[in-house]
Amino acid sequence: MSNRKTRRIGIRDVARLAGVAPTTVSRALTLPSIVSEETRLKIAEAIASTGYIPNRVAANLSSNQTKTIGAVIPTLRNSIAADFTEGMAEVLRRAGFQLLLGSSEFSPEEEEAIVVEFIARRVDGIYLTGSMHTARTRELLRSNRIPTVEIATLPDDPIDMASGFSNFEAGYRMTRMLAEEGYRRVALLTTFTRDNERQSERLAGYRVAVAEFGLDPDPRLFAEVEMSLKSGGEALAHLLDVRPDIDAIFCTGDIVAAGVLFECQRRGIDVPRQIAIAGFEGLDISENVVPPLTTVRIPRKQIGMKAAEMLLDRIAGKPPSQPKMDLGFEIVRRASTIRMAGAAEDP
Amino acid sequence: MSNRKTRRIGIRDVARLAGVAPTTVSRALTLPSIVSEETRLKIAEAIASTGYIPNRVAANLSSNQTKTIGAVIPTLRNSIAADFTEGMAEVLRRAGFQLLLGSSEFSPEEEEAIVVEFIARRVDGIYLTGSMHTARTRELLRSNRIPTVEIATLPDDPIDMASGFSNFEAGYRMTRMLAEEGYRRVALLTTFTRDNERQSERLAGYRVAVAEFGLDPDPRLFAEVEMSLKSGGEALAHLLDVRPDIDAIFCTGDIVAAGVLFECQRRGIDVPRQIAIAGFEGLDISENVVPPLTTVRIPRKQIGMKAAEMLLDRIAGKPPSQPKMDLGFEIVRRASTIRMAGAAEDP
DNA sequence: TTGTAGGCGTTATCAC
DNA sequence: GTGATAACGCCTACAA
Repeated sequence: MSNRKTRRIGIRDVARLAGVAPTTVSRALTLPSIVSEETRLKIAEAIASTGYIPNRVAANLSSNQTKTIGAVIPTLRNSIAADFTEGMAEVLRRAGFQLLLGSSEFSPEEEEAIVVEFIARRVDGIYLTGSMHTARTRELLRSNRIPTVEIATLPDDPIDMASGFSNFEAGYRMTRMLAEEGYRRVALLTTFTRDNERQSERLAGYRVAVAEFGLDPDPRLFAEVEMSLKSGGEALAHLLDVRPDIDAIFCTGDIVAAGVLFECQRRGIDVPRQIAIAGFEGLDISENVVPPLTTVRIPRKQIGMKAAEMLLDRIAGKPPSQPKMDLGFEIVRRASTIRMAGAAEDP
Repeated sequence: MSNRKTRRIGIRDVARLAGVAPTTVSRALTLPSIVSEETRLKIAEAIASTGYIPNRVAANLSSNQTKTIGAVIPTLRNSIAADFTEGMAEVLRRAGFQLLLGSSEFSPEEEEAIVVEFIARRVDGIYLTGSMHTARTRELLRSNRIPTVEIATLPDDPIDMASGFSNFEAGYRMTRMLAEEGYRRVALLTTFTRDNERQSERLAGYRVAVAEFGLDPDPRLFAEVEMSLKSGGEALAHLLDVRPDIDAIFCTGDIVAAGVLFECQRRGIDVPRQIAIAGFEGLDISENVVPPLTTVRIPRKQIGMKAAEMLLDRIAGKPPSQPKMDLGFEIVRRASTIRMAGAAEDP
């Protein structure tokens, strides 16, 4: 069996050296309190002198748990997934869990393949971004009773649990705020909405507000772009071609919003005087650019931490107090959308 | 012996259903070519009808390999680690490997703890950021003969392999370029250099160039800051307090450089006329801000991909052609450091 | 508090 | 091309 070259030190070697049974060594490692001071010491010594590192693969097989969470994220590039994951990893690490990471590149089929692989590796829990999954992914997770948390979203029918906020509400509220501020021709830039309910719900919220507050409903005011600075700039150029009279742009991603702002700087367009800009996510960049950008701040790290806690609780057998945790969001008004007092006096 | 509730479908169940031995099922799954068409079909059917998902934990134990790479990165926040990891993950996934992720928060001790955990989980290879590790980390990796790659750096004495570029050279070359452009009082902003040889080597390169080209050696021109937009702005404020006459700032991170630029915009300081700014990394932001930032472009994704390839080769038993892969870097000159033609004519 | 026995689900080995 | 058998290294149950 196996490519054994020089056999590694195993638990029985340590046991022999310490003059105890393997079981005792195992116990000294997992529940030190139930082992006598004396034997604990002998074992510690034996471990130190051999440099023994337990084989978790064997432990996992035997105990039927891996202390591992599998996380599927869309991408690490220009992505707030990094922040969610950071919060997640922090809580997990404290609990002695490890993180297995897979990126789906926004494809539910890729996601499914990763989930299958995670199940094969018997992860104790799974973390998915969003609520767009294949039917088989849902089926697999449910029938295998794998603790699962969906993040950045609050699905009507979660697979198991969710940690997020209402993307619809956030899209609606930001648009309403812009309407109340007096903007009438509010363009919307989302990233691709296909297979991405976070984006499409923000769009839905925008549309409801547009109708409700009598904003310009011209479909040319809406476009889908990549999540990048560059595509924000290009989108602005295009918008100005078809509707040079827009007075505000709402981007459902701060990176795109910043790209729009930079293009305005390049063209000498005054923000917010000529065009107001609003972003989404509450990234550092939104508050550091000039002028700072109005945005929707979402508690990214907390969402990740909460997701981890829910997973850990469920793994420990405690049902979550709420299967859907709404961590909320906050509209942050900054200079990029504030109507100047003197604006009306302009010629 | 496991919390068995309803026993999962196992390889023996599939075997029984297909009327073959477990061994044959295993073979059909790993080396289909050596199984007859006919039995392969029967097995496929049995798998489909049972929804069997192999238990990789058991497979790992038996075969003594996990098809897993453990990656230790400093942080996911404002970090190019995300780009390295992205390239890494792409290659790994194609080869059927999974990624176990741990963040050290820039602490070698944390890194060591994560490495121990990775070894316990019997990862097939390990990926470390940088070359600052504890003695025990090096010892552990070497004595256990674990394929290891250090990234973003080219250590004199790599643990095993490395994929990166010369940080010293890059720091030197950028400073030289600024000197040649005519700047004389060139400030340097690094992030914390303790336990971070990437940063300290860039600093060393800067110092050599400062001496060589007779730039102002005032130590007040150097500061260490956090990798954030905000701290870039704050650092500029401080620099202007102590040395209002600086004519260029070299930041060993584009995020910090952008933070400096935004602060200049806030203060009405003309870039590059009054102060030139150079960054490092070649992030998107460097080419999208106004004016675009001169920077050191490093092939982030390629470094990650190369690291994965080296690891995979070594795991397959092929020694690498070169243990240290230098992927190079490129000085990208942009408007933020270009001396205006008319500058000398100013009053 | 400690030890014994058996099994976790797969793959490697060696026959057939 | 296929099957029987023995590991892989640990943990759980139960006994002492």
